[in-house]
Amino acid sequence: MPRNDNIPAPAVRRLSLYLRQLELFHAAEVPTVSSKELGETLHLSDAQVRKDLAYFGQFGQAGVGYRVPELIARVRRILGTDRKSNVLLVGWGNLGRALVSYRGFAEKGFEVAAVFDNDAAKIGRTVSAAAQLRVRPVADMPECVQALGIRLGILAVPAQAAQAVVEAMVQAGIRGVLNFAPVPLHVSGDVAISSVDLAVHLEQLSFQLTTGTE
Amino acid sequence: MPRNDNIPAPAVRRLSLYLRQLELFHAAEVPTVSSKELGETLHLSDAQVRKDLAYFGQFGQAGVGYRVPELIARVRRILGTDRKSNVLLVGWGNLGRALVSYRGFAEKGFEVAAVFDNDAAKIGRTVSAAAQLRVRPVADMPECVQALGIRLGILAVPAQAAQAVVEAMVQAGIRGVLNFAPVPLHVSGDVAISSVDLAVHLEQLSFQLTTGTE
DNA sequence: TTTTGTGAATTGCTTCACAGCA
DNA sequence: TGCTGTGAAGCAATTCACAAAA
Repeated sequence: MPRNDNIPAPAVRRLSLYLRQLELFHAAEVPTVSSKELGETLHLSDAQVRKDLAYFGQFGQAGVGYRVPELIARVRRILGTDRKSNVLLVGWGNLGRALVSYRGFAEKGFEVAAVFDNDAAKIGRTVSAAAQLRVRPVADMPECVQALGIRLGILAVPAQAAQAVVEAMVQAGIRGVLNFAPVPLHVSGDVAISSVDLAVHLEQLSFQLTTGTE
Repeated sequence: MPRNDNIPAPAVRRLSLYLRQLELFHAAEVPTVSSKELGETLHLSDAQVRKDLAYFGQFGQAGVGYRVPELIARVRRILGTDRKSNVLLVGWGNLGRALVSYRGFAEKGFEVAAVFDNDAAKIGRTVSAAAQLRVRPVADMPECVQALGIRLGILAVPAQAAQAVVEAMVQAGIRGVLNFAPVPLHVSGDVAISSVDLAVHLEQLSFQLTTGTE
């Protein structure tokens, strides 16, 4: 079994992009791809693709390339998305609502199975009639995490509430948090945090405009 | 004038985080910060902070640190967010609606000044009564970009439409695109693209759970 | 032939450690 | 003394280039 750790973080990030592209190739019924083809669609060198994949195992066939369906299955396994999993969302605001109805999560096997908010006006509101999902108070989180086997949570609350809420999430047993609040979060123990600051991305584009755009 | 180029990309990304943190310090009326203090809140070393800032100029005072309001002004200048700017959004779906009402953009000086979609059922719908903003057809984009001096665009359309729409954006004169569609975009010329794939971020967290969580 | 997997070389980023300034 | 700015050192990631496999 190929071992993790001392795998470069950039390689892990790219692994998700390889999977996404492989799924596009698969939809187009392409049976095999070479590292060169895969790299070109993602603006990466063939050597980069091969080196990255080699961190996780030996998937290719010399002279042929990588068999698309097989590599998809293997990469999903590595990323832990070969099975469906339940996730929760905290923050039933504009962004939270959009994220619950975002189809991309379900396509990757992530089901938003519980929604929390601490605004009394929102608690009890119907999130999805089909899934019989309603907004629940944050106090219900520990029980819910346990009952539904939830490990990942999405945090979409206002900045000033984020630190307190993430602590409640960790307390409830959440092991990984996707944070949309524009503040750095501090957590104890081995909980993974991934932060997405939407405004920061625009800011980075703005910077690239001021210099010779790369 | 300190020169750009050969500034490491990671340093530019962190510059946005420094600014965000400096704004928090400023709100708390902290007059000066040292590289050590700034680094600690962001889990970075003091040397990293100093080296990063030094790529852009000499902002600190030996023995004192960095004066918060001054450094904020300087960093905004560098990032090009010292003035308000108009941006446009294409894709009036769930995500698009959430992004228009997202306050974080306005706080950084980005005003969503035009919204486009090609769904006939959506064209003409009111986006914001206050701003007298309505959904317009994509064909109106070139005229609108010109009239409002728009340089940045947010792309929130379904994956299969993304490539065609980004080409229309570039054609209309857009110079930087924040892309939420889970596909790689290919553009001609010196147009900056920043892609955010929400599902990929969850996938990365999932991976961290399978290994010894870092 | 084509294309992988991988050591070796190279490039780039981060950390170290300290001179210089307030 | 406290802290910045920065060359030098160390480490990490990418690219090169080629032996081996189909």
